[in-house]
Amino acid sequence: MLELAVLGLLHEAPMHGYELRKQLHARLGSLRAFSWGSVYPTLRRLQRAELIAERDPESTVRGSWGRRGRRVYEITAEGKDRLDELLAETGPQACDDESFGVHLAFFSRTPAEVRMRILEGRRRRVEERRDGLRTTMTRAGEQIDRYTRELHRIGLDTTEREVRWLNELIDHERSLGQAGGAERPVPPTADPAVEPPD
Amino acid sequence: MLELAVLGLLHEAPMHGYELRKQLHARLGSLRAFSWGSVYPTLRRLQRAELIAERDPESTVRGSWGRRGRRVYEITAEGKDRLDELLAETGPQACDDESFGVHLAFFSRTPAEVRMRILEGRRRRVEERRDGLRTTMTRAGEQIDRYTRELHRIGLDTTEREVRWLNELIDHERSLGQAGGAERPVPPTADPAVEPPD
DNA sequence: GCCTCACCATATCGCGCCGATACATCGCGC
DNA sequence: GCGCGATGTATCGGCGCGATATGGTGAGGC
Repeated sequence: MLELAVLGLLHEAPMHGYELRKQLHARLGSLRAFSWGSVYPTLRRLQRAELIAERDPESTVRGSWGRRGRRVYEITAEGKDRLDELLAETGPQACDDESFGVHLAFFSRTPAEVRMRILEGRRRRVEERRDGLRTTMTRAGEQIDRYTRELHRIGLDTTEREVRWLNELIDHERSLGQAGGAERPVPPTADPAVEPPD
Repeated sequence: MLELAVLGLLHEAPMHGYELRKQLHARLGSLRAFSWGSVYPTLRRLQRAELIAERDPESTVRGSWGRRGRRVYEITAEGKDRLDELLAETGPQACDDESFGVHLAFFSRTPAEVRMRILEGRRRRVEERRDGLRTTMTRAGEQIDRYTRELHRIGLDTTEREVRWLNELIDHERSLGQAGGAERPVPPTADPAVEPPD
């Protein structure tokens, strides 16, 4: 997951670890708050795999800043390939709670058909959970602990809401597919400066 | 986390691993779906720590059932102490997404003041997230990706709902504290037969 | 009678991620 | 000139996940 997130962010601009995590928080809105213990090892892992590379330290630091390390990373060609690969994932691993948010956060770089499949996969997943919750609530509805029932109640409510939300997103996707040439990445309401192509 | 869950369930009745996980699912409603790769190692860990003990296998199996192992565990005296300790946790570790559900699922065994503090801690946590979401949405509201904004929108909605829900629970707790003698564990609506003993 | 399939039941392994922790350095107030 | 908080990088132990292996059991198809 962090692999996708890091690659996605570095594809937009080179960064050092600290900045990267801040951007991550801004994107994911603390729905998914990666910790230091995750990002730095991931950075090293990706670097060893040569999906990202450390920029020449001499060109980056300096100024009045003697700082310590401040290692700035940028994505490599292989990294971009890998990113495309990860973005194209539509399997169950793209639909679970943790991953889905990250995928969505990079949807503007995701091909339209893939977006559709991820959205539908997610919906299916959430519907399953919803149905499971419904049956357990009606079946044993009267026999269980009040707090457990409350837990199920809010869980059911949340899943129902998420299904509706997903339906809206899917409808919107579909209307785009029909109206436009199925080629545009989606109107981002306004995004003048998200992607300076370097 | 699993430690609390396992100890809590075994406190109600002795069980083997498979049954234990099923009960876990029934309680947590797949909000928190522990896998085999978690429960068996946890069982071994707890056994080594002598918080749970394996029942004499000869007394448990048999019948017409030659079955395989079917190792049945039960909680020990130390395990009960540990359970009380875990139940009494009110720190931040009781408030994060994963833990909170588990704590709530065992609320009927939790002392009233502790329940209150966990509920309030959770509310505080969720409020922080909500406020963070609000500021990022209003501040940079127009500059970000449509999908990211959708992500933030539903996140905000969910957190607002959860705060309201928590307020209801807290009010209910408070009314119990005033009305009753602050001593009753909470009316469980009905729970006569949760445990058919094999 | 035999095969397959789903369910019951236990167990292991690698790995991603977290939380705690430890460092150094910069800029700020006092 | 001194502590303090923010910036910045890094490691370590450990929990839980997903994949995977291994079998016993009963039901249903052919």
